Amino acid sequence: MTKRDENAKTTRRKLLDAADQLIVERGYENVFVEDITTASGVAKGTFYNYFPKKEDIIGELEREHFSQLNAQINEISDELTPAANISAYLANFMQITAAAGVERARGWIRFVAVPNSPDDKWTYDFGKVSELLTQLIQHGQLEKETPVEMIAQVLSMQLYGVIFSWVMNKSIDPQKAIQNFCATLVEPLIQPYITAV
Amino acid sequence: MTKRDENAKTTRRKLLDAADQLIVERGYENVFVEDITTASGVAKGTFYNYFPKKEDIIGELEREHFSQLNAQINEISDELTPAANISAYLANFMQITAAAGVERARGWIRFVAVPNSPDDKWTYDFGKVSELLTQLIQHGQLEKETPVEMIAQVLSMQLYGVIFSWVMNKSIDPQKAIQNFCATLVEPLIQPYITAV
Amino acid sequence: MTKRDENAKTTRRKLLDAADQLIVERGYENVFVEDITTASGVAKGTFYNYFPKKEDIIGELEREHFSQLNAQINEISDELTPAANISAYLANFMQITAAAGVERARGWIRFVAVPNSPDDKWTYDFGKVSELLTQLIQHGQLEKETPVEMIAQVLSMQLYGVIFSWVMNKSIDPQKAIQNFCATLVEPLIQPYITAV
Amino acid sequence: MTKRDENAKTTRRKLLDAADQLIVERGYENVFVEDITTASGVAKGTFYNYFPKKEDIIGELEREHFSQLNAQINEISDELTPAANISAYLANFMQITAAAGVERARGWIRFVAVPNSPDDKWTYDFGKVSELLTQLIQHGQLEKETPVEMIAQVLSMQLYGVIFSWVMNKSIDPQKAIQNFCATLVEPLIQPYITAV
DNA sequence: GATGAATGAGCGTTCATTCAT
DNA sequence: GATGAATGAACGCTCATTCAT
Repeated sequence: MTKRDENAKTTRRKLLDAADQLIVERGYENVFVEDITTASGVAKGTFYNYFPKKEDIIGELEREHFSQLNAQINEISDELTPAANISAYLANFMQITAAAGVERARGWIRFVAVPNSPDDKWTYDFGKVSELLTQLIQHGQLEKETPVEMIAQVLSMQLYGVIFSWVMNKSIDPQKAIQNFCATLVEPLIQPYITAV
Repeated sequence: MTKRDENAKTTRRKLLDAADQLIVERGYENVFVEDITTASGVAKGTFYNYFPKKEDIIGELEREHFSQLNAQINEISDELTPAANISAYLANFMQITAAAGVERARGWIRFVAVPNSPDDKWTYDFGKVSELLTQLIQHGQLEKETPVEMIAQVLSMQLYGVIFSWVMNKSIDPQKAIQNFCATLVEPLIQPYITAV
Repeated sequence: MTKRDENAKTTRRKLLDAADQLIVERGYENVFVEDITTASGVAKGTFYNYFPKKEDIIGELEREHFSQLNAQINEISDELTPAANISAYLANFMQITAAAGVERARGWIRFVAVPNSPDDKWTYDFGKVSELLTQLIQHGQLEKETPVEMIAQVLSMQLYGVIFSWVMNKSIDPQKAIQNFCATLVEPLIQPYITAV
Repeated sequence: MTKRDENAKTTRRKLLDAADQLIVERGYENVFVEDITTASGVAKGTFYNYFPKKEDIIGELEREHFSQLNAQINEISDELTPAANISAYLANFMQITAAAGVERARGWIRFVAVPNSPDDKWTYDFGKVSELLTQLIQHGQLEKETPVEMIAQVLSMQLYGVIFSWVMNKSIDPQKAIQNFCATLVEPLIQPYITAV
């Protein structure tokens, strides 16, 4: 990589980091392009060399953040019960989300809750949970007849419900909330489909 | 009520209705004060005779809308099981929400997901569900030791999760989703606290 | 007219006058909305109460200017020869144009020479000349078989050619140029169609 | 010519051709330096190795284009009448102009109709016509007393008037218009100065 | 000479809010 | 109370030009 490319990459990173930071602090609509460039130490116009529209940086930021969730491998452990595997996944998901901070969550929500939202995060997260369940079936922990879609929907909705509630009311602890859900309802939810040993 | 008061009330109503309509059509940020007054057939300045700030009309609209939910009396039926009572409440809540349309739901979400959201809808809805559970206890359907808060939280979060998922993905049917949840998880959730008959 | 209407009219006039003045001085693209409002002593936003887009004021200015030409009644004099009548019209047209100044002419040209020019000044001016010729026919000065369109075209084109040449080369005197044309070519142009006395 | 010189020449040509093409398509103000370089397959900065200012490429383009008109040798034919010689010149001029297309003509006009237009096309074209007339005098077709300047002015203005009218109203056929002028007015214009044979 | 990232002055436009009528 | 003209802070975005690589 040439020096030039490095510089460009650095500039891009600076913009992304500054935007991320500012959005967490103030919320997307209260961060202006000039704020971002000033914080990045570059000229206003430079922003547009990397992001054609202001909102494009949000998309990228979102993508970056989700990439952490993407990286979360569905490590199925045969040592654990299926309920424990699912709970581990949900807890991990929420741990990453909580670590990002409530402002970022708020940003996601507002970003997603626009007409014609550019990305379908729902589809993505729902797909990941479905995949987890499918793997549990492959591992022989759940029956083949398991209604994957129905269960994945309930789980995904609870995840979103927790996050959304947290955004509305900061005093909620999203990790505790999901633990609570796991402790009481994951087992009953999949109970009928657990393979007999 | 004098003629003047009546006129004023009418104007206020017209503004509210127009705003409601427009927001459903275009989403809150794409509706401007002038749009509302034009649609209402009044002058721009008139708006400010009724609502000091633009966002105030949103608050009022939200309040009006929720008043329908407010009106929903927790009619506990002793004929029904506690799970059926809860399910009836959730189904009713979602029925009213679905009837309002996905755009209105989107509006609420975006309205709520701002820093320092003016109203704590979460607290309100959570309180209503808690109240329902309390009544079930009073009716002797649930044990006095029932962890009201924990259960109310799970239920509320699921409600919000369904709504949020619906906003993200219109093809989801929120009423079916909540029915699904009711059918599988309400019973297990309260099972330990159902009073022996 | 209420005081309010008067004020509004005054504001509109101020904007138009300031724009007109500035455009003559600097040319359209070098005049910015803020220049116009500053010169008018009003706020920047006020401009947009009257002209949705910056370019709209140009259209209006153009229209105002042309209205002078519009007002020019084709006063046919039976005392004059048809050639003299035509020459009088052309001279009058050019006199008004010259009085407006070369910068304004330049502005018209640039305004008109855009893709999809909003107004068809050509059609208008050509129509006026055609009308003049038609009246000469009605007054019995020209034969009924006079090829009105052809002659009107030649005359209109010469008018435009003079103006355009003037814009390109300020040292040209448009009035002399049109007089020159009149003196040499109007007579031959219509000669074949002059009614025998 | 070294390889390097050749490459440079090629690059220059590519820039000129791309600019020419784009300007015809969109009009000068809607073509940006980056469009030109992209279309040429070179880097943005390369443009400035060849043209210090954006407008310089226009000047060059115009010059190139006019060079076709320049090349048009005033081939006086002794076999033709002076009116026919002049008409041939005008028709040829307009043929070349029409072939270039109305968008290019529009571009010239807008380019020329700026304050301090860089080139004096008028002077040039006027000079060419004057030269033609002078040659007719030298060939003995016109009297020595012929008012060259006056006639050249009328002819040039008609040429420009036709072009400008065409730009304003695409449905005009510039070649027919000039033919029309030639058929009716060239003869009368020079009649007094034709040498007796 | 070629490259393309960086620059930043500049401009049009928006829209909630005010206030004289 | 109704009106709607006036306000002006804000902001997104453009694009010719520069210059380090």
